[in-house]
Formats: sequence, C-alpha cells, structure tokens
Amino acid sequence: MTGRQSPRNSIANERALYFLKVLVERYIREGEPIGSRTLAKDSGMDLSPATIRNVMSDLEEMGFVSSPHTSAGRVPTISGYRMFVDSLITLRPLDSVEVNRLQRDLVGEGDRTRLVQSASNLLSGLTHMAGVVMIPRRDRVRLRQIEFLPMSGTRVLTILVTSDGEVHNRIIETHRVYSRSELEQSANYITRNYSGIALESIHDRLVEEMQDARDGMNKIMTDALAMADQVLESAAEEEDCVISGQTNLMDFDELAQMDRLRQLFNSFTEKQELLHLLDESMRAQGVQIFIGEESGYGPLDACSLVTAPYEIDNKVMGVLGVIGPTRMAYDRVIPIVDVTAKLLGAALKSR
Amino acid sequence: MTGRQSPRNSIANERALYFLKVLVERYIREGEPIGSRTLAKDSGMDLSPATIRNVMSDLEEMGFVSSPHTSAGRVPTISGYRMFVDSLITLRPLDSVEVNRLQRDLVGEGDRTRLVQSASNLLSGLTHMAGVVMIPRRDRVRLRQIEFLPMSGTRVLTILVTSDGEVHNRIIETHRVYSRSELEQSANYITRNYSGIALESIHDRLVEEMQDARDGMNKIMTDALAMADQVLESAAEEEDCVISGQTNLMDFDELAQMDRLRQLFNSFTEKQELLHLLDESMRAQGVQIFIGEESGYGPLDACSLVTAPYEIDNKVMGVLGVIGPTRMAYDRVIPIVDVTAKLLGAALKSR
DNA sequence: GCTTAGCACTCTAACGCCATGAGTGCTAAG
DNA sequence: CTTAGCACTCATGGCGTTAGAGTGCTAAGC
Repeated sequence: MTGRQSPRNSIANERALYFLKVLVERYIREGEPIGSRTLAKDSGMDLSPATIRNVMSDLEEMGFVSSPHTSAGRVPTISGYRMFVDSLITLRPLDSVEVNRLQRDLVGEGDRTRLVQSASNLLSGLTHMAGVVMIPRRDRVRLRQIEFLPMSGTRVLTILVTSDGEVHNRIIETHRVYSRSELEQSANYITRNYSGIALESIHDRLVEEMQDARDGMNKIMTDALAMADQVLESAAEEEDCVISGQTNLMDFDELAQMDRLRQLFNSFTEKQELLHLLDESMRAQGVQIFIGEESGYGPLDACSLVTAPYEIDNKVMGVLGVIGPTRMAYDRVIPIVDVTAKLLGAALKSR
Repeated sequence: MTGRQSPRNSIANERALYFLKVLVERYIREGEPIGSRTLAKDSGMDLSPATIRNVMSDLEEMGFVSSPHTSAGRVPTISGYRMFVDSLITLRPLDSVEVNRLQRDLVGEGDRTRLVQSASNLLSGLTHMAGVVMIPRRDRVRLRQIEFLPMSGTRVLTILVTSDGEVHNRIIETHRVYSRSELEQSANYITRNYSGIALESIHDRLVEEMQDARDGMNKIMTDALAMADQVLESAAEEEDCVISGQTNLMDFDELAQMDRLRQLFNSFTEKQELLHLLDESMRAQGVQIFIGEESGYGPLDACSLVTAPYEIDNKVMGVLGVIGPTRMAYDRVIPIVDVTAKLLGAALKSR
C-alpha cells in the first residue's frame, strides 16, 4: 500500500478537491465529460494531463467522479455534487440591482395566492427551471366569520373567512330544508361564539357542543355545528403548492426521455409526494439541496431540488424552491432561492 | 382527358370513398402508411393491389391521402380525415353499461368545480388523451350577497356570492381606513339594492350611481360602489377551463418532438387561445371536430380537438372535449365526448 | 517521491456502403 | 375496367471502417 494508491495526505487531498471543484464547475457549464487535458488547462495550475489523470483516479476512488465509459472523461457522481455544494462551491450572489428588481416584481401583488403564484413564476423565470412554492397550513390562523346561505333543496352554501383574509366555501347537504333566517341565526351564533379562536382548536369544541345539543334535542343547533365542522375541515385540508415553468424542464436533454419526463410531470399533478418532500425541508433552516436520488422519490431521480423555507417574524411559514436537472448552476440557483424566500417572507408580512 | 384521370363517375367515386374509409380506419389502428396490398386484403372486396393502386391514385388526386415518400403507403391528409368524420365514419356508441358507469362516476360530486374537474378526468381516463372542460361565463347569474371585511390598514376583503352559489373574493385597497361597521353598512346597502340583478348589468348601474354619489360628495358611498365594482370585475373575468391527463399525450410518438410538445403544454398553461377555440365551438351544436391545422392555432397543429357543448334546459352552459393526436379513434371518441357532455349537463342541473 | 512523456489500448460516434424489402407507377394484355 | 408484370424509388438496418478522445501504465526526469 503506497501513498499514491490511497491518498490520505491532507495536502494532496485538498488539491484533489480543488480539481473536483473545477471539474464540477466545468461540467455544469458544458455538460460533457471532462478529460484530463481539459481539466489541466482549466485548473490554471501548471500540471500535465498525466498528473491530472492520477488525481482523477484518486477522485474516482473516493467516489466523487466516474466515467461513462473507458474513453470518456469524468463526470461528477452524486457524492461529487454533494461535496461540491457542501464545501467547494463559490456562490454567485445576486447584486443589489437584481434583488431590487425581484422585490419590485414581488410586491404590489395584493392577494396571498397571487403573491405565491408570482414568487413561483419568478423562480422559474430566473432559473429557467421549474419553480415551486408551498402554501403552508397556517396553524395560528383564527376564525373570523362564518355564513350559511340556502341553495336549492337541502343544500347549503357555507362560507368561512379566516383572520388572514382567506375565504373558503363549500356546499353542504343538510337533513332538512332550512329557511334563510334560520341559517342566518345559526351562522351568527357560531361567528359570535367562535370567532377569534384558532381553527384547529375549533373542531374539538364543536363536537363537544354538538354532544350537548344532541342531548338537548336541539336539532337545528346540531346541524349548524355539523355544517361549521364540514367547512372547517375543507379549509384545513387545503395544503397545496403551486408549480410553474414545468415545461422549462423539457429543454434539458438529460431529462429528455419521455417516460422519465412523464413520471416527473405526473408527480407535479399528483403533488402528494412532492409536498411531503417540501414538508421535510420546512424543518431545516436555510437552503437545502436534494441531489438526484437523495430525495428518495423516483420521479426526481434525475433532478435536483433546491429549497428554502420562508418565514414571517422568524416563524417558518412555508417552503419554496426550484426543480431542475442534477446538472444545474447551483452557484446561481442557491442565492436565487435564498433571496426569493426572504423576499416572499417580507412581502407576506407587509400584506 | 379520360375518365380514369379524373373520376367523376359517382359509382367509382363511392367506391373510392369506401376505400378511403377502410384506409383511415386501418391507419388509425396501426399508425403506419397503408400499401395497396394491405388495403386490398382489408377492404374485403376481391380486387388486386393494382386496382387499388389506381383508386389510391384517384384519392390522392382528390386530396384525401398522400404518401410520405415514394415507396411508402398512403396516409390520410387533413381533408381525408375531414371526409372520414363527416361522411364515412361508423360510430361505436357506448353501451348502456358504460353510460351508467360514467353517470355514476359523475354524480355525487356536490360542488360545481369538483363536478367539472371529474368530468375532465373522466374524459382523459376514457380516451387516454387530454380532457378539457370549460367553465363558462354564466351570463344569467345574479348577485346574491356582498360582504366587506376590514383587513390590516386600508385593505378590505370583499366577498361576492352569486345566485348559483359561487363565491368570489378579492382584497382591495381603499383610500382611507374604514371601520367594521362602516363597511358592514356599505355592504348591506349594496346587497339590498343590487341582489337579484344580473352581474353584467350591475356594472353600468354602479358607475351611474357612483356619479351621483360623487356629485353629492358622498365619499363613503363612492368607495363602497368602487369596491363592489372591483370584486364584480374579478368575478366576471373568471372564465376558465380545467385540463387533465396532459401527460397522456406524451405517449403518442407523433407528438414526441420536444419542441412541439413543449408548445402544446405551454398552451395548456396559457389557456388563452384554447379558451378562444372552445368559445367558438360553443356556438355550434353537437359534437364539433377540429382536425390538425384546422384549428388555426399553431401548438395544436399535430392534434385534433373533439368538442361538444353541454347544456342545462336546452341552454348551452359550456363546452367540453378531448385533445389528442390527429390520428385518434374518432369512432370511439366522438360518442364519449357526446355522452359526457349530456351527462355533465344533467349532473349540473340536478345540483 | 511527485511529475511527466510516451505508448499501447479501448471505446464511441460518425460515416459510407450495401442489401433488403416495401411500395409505387406504367404498360400491355385479359 | 381489371390485372399481371416489371422497372424504379426510397427508407431502413446491418456491417465494417476510421477518427478521435481519453485512459492506464511504465519508465524516465527533477
């Protein structure tokens, strides 16, 4: 066992990592396997290709690069990318002009939904990849007002307004026909007794009171409470995310296989698993990166996901990010995601 | 000029069209150019390939078929498809079991939006192509109720409920801060004076009254009317459509070129032009078909669009349809679209 | 002991060539 | 009008060859 074979010398190792950095940067730019000659020139260090070949051999042994076939150059492996983004990367932050423009594009959108949508658009526009913004389950949101309006037959339109100005509505089937004034009274009762209370704690109180009402044979009350509970439920389950610029992904030839692409697009429609992933990165703070199979979600195998939580008053409200090919310009994407998250938080706050 | 060259003989012509029918049917099934030998066998008529070749030559002259290159068989042209669906096609209607299943899948969805969504899903599921359902601008819909709720600062949450139970809301910037009771009064005023009136005629009345209020220096009133007008506007512009099963289209190799596909998918996100097309076919009654470039809309050049308006009480409410490759099983798709339109109409009525 | 030139080797991508076969159009005979 | 026969065209796929890029190894040089 010589030192050459398994370089534990920290200096040599550092140099190898420098070459890894150069290799990844170049590969991200060009998209083609990097040969020793190319890397020798690119590195700026005056070394011959032969030396580089030795280094590359080391890097391969460390699992950071691999070659598609005998006579091709090297490409980064997932661990290579990992090492790159964790320790080697030189970020290219946005300059103030760009930040200002971003900010300008983001404010002036009154509605929360609109704001989120435009944040997603910005992400996809800036990166030429797919942007995604998760609309969080707001857990500190309170009930503000509830309305019941009679529809045809036993149908009732229920409207729920929350403290942050979101409006949820749902059509509900009741046991008998209620008059307009009956419904109005019921709604007023509930608004009076429950407004200002956090949504998630209302349910429990409702069922409790429903029990009481049932015991007292108060059928109207039971129905009213049940209606409130239903619209509450539909308001609670509305966790969602918006994705934009999906079609940008069709331009990357590493994703150009129809079946892969199809899976990917389907996962954008399903959203379920994606939400799960985003949910996970809500706990982390700052930018988080899933490279290739790291996400553990099949359709994203050939992709990377760069996310950042956005917060209001230091409280995490949701996550946003970018989906693109594993070979993406991380040095640029990371600042973009980071800044957008901060700006979205600010924009939401000043709403 | 002999009779052969330009066959105006109606009998010969009829036979030629029969062969066109067989050719289109076969081409739709197999997807490959049809040669004279194949067609001779397929037609069931005891004729030699040579004869068929003559007929094919006629069909080519008539513009119904063409050959991709010298030694390939013939494929239908757009006019060929047109002739086929207009005069030659033998429809394969759904049997009652299928209709029942469809009906069952469609009812039980209370919400109008949900209903429309599931109709779209059904269309794409049944046809393995993309389903689209247009949510119509309801022009006979009346105002039912309006609410103004104060938000932070000068923001006001406006909620508008229409006679058919749709809820629209929007956050609006006002000139000064209004108290809860001021807003309540304004909303009550508008609800009292305008409920029961068709949405589209409200705008004119509002501006009229706004004029009067301005003359009378009644600032509160002007603001209230302006708010109502804004939420009205956003309710009016919400013409939209849902598309599902887009990714199904990736399986058709005639659409497999990335750039085309990308255009197509983008057009699904933009929707603008698509809505225009659908709007057009709202005027027609019964199933309407746009084949290839007939739609006059670039991204759909390689596609066909099969639509049918759906109606409630003989009044057209909207359009639904299917988007797929030009080479689609029209004999199956047309009945599916037709029946789904009827069922959706019925389901919406019994809402 | 690291660096490097030299060299044999490997593998892919591109190219040209050719054979194959499907299908045509035309002509002349039935 | 139908059909057999025939020459012709053209896309497709297999095959061998070449060019080029890049590697790993060895032995010499600093």
